[in-house]
Amino acid sequence: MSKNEAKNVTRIGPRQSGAATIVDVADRAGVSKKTVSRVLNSEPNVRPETRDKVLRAIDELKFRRSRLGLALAHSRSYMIALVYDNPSADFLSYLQTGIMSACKSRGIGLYLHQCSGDSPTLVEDIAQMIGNTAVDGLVLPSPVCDNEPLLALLEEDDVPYVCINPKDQDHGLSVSVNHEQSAFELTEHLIGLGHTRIGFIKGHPALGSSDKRERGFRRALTDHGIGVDEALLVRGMNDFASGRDAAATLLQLDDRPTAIFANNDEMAAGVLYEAQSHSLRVPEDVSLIGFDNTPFSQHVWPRLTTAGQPIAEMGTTAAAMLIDSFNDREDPSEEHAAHVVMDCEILIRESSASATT
Amino acid sequence: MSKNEAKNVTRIGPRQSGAATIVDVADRAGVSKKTVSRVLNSEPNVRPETRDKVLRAIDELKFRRSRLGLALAHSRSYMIALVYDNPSADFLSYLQTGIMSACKSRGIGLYLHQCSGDSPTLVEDIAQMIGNTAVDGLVLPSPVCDNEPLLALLEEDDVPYVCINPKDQDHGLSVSVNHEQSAFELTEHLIGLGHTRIGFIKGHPALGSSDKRERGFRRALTDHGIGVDEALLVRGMNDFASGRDAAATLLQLDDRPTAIFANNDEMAAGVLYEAQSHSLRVPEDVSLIGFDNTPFSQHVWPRLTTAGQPIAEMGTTAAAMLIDSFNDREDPSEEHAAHVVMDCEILIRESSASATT
DNA sequence: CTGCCTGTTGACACCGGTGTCAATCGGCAG
DNA sequence: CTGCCGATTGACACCGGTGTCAACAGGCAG
Repeated sequence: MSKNEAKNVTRIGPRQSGAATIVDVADRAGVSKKTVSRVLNSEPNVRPETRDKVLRAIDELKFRRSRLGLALAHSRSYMIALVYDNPSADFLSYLQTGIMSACKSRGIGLYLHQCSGDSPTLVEDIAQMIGNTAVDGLVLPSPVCDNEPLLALLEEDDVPYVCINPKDQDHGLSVSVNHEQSAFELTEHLIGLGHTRIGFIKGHPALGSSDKRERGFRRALTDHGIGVDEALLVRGMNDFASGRDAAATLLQLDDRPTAIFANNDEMAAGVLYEAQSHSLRVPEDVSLIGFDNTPFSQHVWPRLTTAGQPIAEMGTTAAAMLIDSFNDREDPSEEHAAHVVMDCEILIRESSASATT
Repeated sequence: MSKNEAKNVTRIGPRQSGAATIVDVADRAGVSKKTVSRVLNSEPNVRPETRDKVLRAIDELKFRRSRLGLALAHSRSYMIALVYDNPSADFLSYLQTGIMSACKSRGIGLYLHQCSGDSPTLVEDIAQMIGNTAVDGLVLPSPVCDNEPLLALLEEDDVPYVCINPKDQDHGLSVSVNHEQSAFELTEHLIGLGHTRIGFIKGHPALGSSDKRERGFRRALTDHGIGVDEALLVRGMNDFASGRDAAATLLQLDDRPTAIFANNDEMAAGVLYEAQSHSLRVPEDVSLIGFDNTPFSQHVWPRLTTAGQPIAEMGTTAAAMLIDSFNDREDPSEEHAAHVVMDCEILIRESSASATT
């Protein structure tokens, strides 16, 4: 015992500055570092009496295990990174909240990395980030998760990751929303109101959700025996300006559509703006629906009919899947579902009404 | 030399899995760890020839310095934390972008911590986070930066931090915007349009910006010899619903105000909604101005007159001040400005027009 | 030729934890 | 009484870097 004390006491007192370390606790309790470590990790085969001594010392010194030492010892950082590229502010904000909720309950930290999809060094930057921080895994919201070279790198280096709304569920883990089905239902809603000439503003081509929503739109028309008039499908870029442009195109057609389905709420906002500035009333003259349930869609008059993704829940699920996946590597008891698909909430509001024709 | 090789070669080859370490580089270059470290840190007194050998080895092995070892050696994590509590999604998103830009150029990482202001364990949670992660500093957007117990803890433990839009500039570093002046100018704009009965929807009492904006509003009226009618000042909570409620109160007054100044755009959105659903036209019947220049304010018709904070720039400046402050501790050559105040951009748009009375 | 100084380099300890293995102790069967 | 076994505990190396100090070389003044 005295030998041990002499060994461990490399400093006098509970350290001049900063927090107490495991050595301080060991000294205080009169045991070795390793025994403290055993108590910290709830390992078996520690005499209750010893455990109590250690716990008391931990309490007295207000000791807190440093993640740095832990990380170094395990070559794990106990952090995951959220790597994003220009999502909408609302999406990002809710997603972060969801991810952090899963992280918090698992003692994992969240690291942030923003990238720009058009940067030629995107993959290299991320590789560098991973090397630097030793993050344990990545959360990749669309469209980052559709970057093939990046995924190839991650597979090669065996870095766990989870995709959110990927184009295809070919890789690793993923959490998505049923874009096609929701678009189908929104379209059916319009059809049910008597609309047959429905304009559609396509989404940004880089996003997997765009194609899926369009597919749902087309399928609803076809299923109800309504021919798809390609002149009513216009390209948009998911932003306000392109929504306005697309609306301008659609609204000046001789045979104007009686309803417009915009691929997202921001473009729907553009449509609404364009309509109102040309004295067209929504929904009396044109019904309008969006997608995403952004705050905007609830704050304008008329409020937008739209579909909302359970963004926070998706974040929580994704982070939980990711963290559990590498925690279970040591204990490969059960495989988790690799691909989760959630439903959107369809929100019928004032911007869609019966066709007046 | 051979002695050194025998010493450093504890593993055979460039390591079975994972990235190369400093030892691998040392072996490859036939030098000691320390010499590699010297090259990595651009220390003087390394022979050019040796430096080249090391650089070549680094290149060949694709070596990247791990932040973990670095962190442990220095008891610094080379990360800063963004600690936030319920800011608006837009504010958060822009702020993050700004912060990351400053971080990236300084080789610092960004860690995320969300807290809820009403949690009794808020301070303890943050203390724990700091202990765990050893973050080098904190960015505290309002209202977290007005939490006195938290600031006391940080001062005591000597944790660097920077406040964004704090109530008072009493502590540490801060970056703010000139709320009072901007509110003053917006109010003057209304007065210039002939408005004298101007409703004001106060902001959330927990936010420092609320009081300041109200002060600017009052000062503008007083300066122009217009008495402040307290009946026209209504409490709001910075959200859509409270904006609607406040508007309902103001618009049903016998002597209705001809203009309304909402403390932020989201409440202005509520006012607009309430007005439109009562067939009141903006700006013909009521002029309306907000504050924040959210996307909403540009996407509705009429677009909102408002003031925009340079959020990303504030984030960049704040993070830069913070990082430079603890980097300069070793080299205390110059003190940085402790408190930076920026100007808002006043944006006159269609929601404000001449008083028709 | 000697002594000193400077430039260059490496051995070693350290940061704060964990994993490995051996030592010690007590109880119990032979 | 001896030997074995499991429970408990500690010494030590290790993770990937950096700081300290000493060793060693070569150049130059005395």
